[in-house]
Amino acid sequence: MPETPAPLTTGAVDAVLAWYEQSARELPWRLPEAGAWGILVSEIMLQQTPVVRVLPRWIDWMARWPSPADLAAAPTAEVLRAWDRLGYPRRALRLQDCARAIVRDHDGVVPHGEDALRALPGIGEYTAAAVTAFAHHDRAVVADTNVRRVIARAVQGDPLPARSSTAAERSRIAAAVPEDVPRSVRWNQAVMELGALVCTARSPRCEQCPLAAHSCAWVAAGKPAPQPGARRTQAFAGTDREMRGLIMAQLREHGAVAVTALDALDPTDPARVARCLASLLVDGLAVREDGRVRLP
DNA sequence: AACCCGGGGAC
DNA sequence: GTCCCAGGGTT
Repeated sequence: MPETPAPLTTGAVDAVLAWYEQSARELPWRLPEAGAWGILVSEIMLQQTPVVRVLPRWIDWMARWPSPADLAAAPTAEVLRAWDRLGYPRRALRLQDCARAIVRDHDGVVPHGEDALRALPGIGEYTAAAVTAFAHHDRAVVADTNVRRVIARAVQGDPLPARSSTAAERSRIAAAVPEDVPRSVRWNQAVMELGALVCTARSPRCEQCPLAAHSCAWVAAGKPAPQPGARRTQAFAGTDREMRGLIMAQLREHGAVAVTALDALDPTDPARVARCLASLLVDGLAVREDGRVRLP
């Protein structure tokens, strides 16, 4: 049995909550009028996409499709155009599928409970917990990349969280969430914000950190640097992911294009273009008809 | 657990 | 060029 690090003290939690009251960003999906659906939409858009890029897309999106029923009834081609360049456009398809499932199975209302949420397309462990905490104000263990980093540093003393989560990490994150429900909701929001604004991946602002006066295991350990190359980001240039994005950009701009015209996207490798087009058709992000390709 | 899935901006 | 971003789904 490995030794369990000391959990955060009540004083440390209080300090983070006080910091949040003073430092939280004013984001539109944090306003009461955003509603559970607006919060759910924001969480899907924010999967692997920074806040500043989501903001304008979310505002337009919610003005256009304020309810699950509105999005469920929208033409998918319009949904993909509105998604614009947020990336991973399969998220847009899943979000519309999610809206349709909510209409079909939940009377058009975002369901309560992490199990019911996780059953919806595009909603995994993190998003189910986030909607539960931020939309329904129930206790949940929210573990996004920000929370994982704060806990890895403050509790474990590691410079960055591991690539994939472990049961032990889950346990540490859960142990930090207060039992009191309203307090747990604020903690989840606050620790996420702390990771986003202060305890950042690179160049953390430790002088602004509310935990500095309490305890941070990483600072106590002398702020060891992460192992170089330990993260290993995915390549992008020359990959299928890049080509799929180029094809989708063509479809968003022109609506439909000749299949033969797509070869111009990479004249040196027609096989790559064909492979990526095929995968987009399989994913339902594009439709082929009469030698042309268009949005679904 | 490892891999695939966009795109952009900071360094 | 590298790394990061309120992850999810598939194998």
